[in-house]
Amino acid sequence: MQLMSEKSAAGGGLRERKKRATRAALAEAAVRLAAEHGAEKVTVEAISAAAGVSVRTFFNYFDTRDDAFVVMDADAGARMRCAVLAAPAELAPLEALRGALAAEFAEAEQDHELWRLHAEVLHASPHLLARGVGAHMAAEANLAEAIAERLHGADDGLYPRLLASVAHAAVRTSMDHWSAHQEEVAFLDVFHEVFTLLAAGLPAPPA
Amino acid sequence: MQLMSEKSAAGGGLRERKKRATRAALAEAAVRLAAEHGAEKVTVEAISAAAGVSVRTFFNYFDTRDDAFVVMDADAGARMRCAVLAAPAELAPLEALRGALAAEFAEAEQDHELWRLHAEVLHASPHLLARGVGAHMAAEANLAEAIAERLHGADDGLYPRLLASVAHAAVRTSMDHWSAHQEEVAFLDVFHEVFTLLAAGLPAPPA
DNA sequence: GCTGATTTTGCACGCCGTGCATCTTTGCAT
DNA sequence: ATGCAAAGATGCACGGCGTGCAAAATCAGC
Repeated sequence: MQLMSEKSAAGGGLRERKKRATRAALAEAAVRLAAEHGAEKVTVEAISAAAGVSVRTFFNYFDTRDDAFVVMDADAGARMRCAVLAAPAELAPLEALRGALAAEFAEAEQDHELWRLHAEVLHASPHLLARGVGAHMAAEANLAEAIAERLHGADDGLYPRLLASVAHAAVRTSMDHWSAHQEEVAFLDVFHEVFTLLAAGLPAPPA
Repeated sequence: MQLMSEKSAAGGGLRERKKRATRAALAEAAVRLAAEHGAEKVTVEAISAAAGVSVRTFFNYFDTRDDAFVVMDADAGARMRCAVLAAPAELAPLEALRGALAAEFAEAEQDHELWRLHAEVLHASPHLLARGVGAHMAAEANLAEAIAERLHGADDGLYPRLLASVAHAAVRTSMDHWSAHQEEVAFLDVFHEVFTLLAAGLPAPPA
């Protein structure tokens, strides 16, 4: 249990803290091992050993081996939801989303090293990028709901869902592009460029 | 080898035809079994048996069990590529894509029953929707390349990739929405509505 | 410390996916 | 037709994934 980044620290009793610590340790071990040996070569056994728990315990925390590479903390969805609802009502939905996501990533980028490793791992195995989309499907649904609520839900659900899924695709593309050009550009710059393109209706680029 | 829809029929020698037949039989068996018992409960063994081949052979055709639920014929990517390149140069890239995809789906919809079952299966296990994105990641790359070529590739690759990934997200959302409202709307209508929203920059919906 | 609840762990089991050796089928030339 | 070489299909063995179950360890409140 040596690995562990003390973020989102104190809350509740010992039990709660230990659970979060273990989860974080597993996720971190997974990413570090993947960055070193390649995600495909990392077994659940290795991850569990590095985090100091049994293999069986790993599966108490993650449904799938791949999930360990992909996780961002569980309540990110809730935060996004609040941020979207709190945004000024006159803002276009897409802009509200852009703001919420930007805030989220700005915070995530605090933990530079892990975030960078994470991006590298995802870039190295595109397979996990897709997995990421799957893992965030629930988040997509939440977002869609929040967006629908913003519009006092007169909609049949197509628009909110489209917005949420396109946003995820945009984020995915941003991360992939950025992790391939980490030295040259900042992630948030790529992110904003992408959302600007979206808002403009994806016109042919000027150059 | 009783199951088999004679689409994309005659081409090349016996070898080629048999291979395509086996592949089609496996894919069709997979979808039918999934529609009946739920995708998660369908084993590779069952699929192979239904298609009349050995389990080992299944894995000669698909890398993954899930791939069998998701596949569309392999050269769809090539067709898309051609269609995108053949589109009039003055068309916006997004519109070129819309046209190519629409043509592709119009053809796929020929085989009504399978297409419907397919959509149902994907809708029932969102997990596979994501998998679909993964499976078409290569297609995404191809599309991106084709798009880049259309723009005589002065771009660093961000725009084409964004366009391709957003298009896939849009298609995914369209299919999901449509399969939940199959009786009320036509797939192509949903599809075009979605692309119209995209082209307009995802503004808040009128209603 | 004792008790009840939660968590961790070991164990057994079945399915997934792959490498390898073998056998069958196909394509082709004679 | 017949034989030969290439390609595909199959069986087998093996390791990793993921789950249900029951026993052991840990935590919370008294």
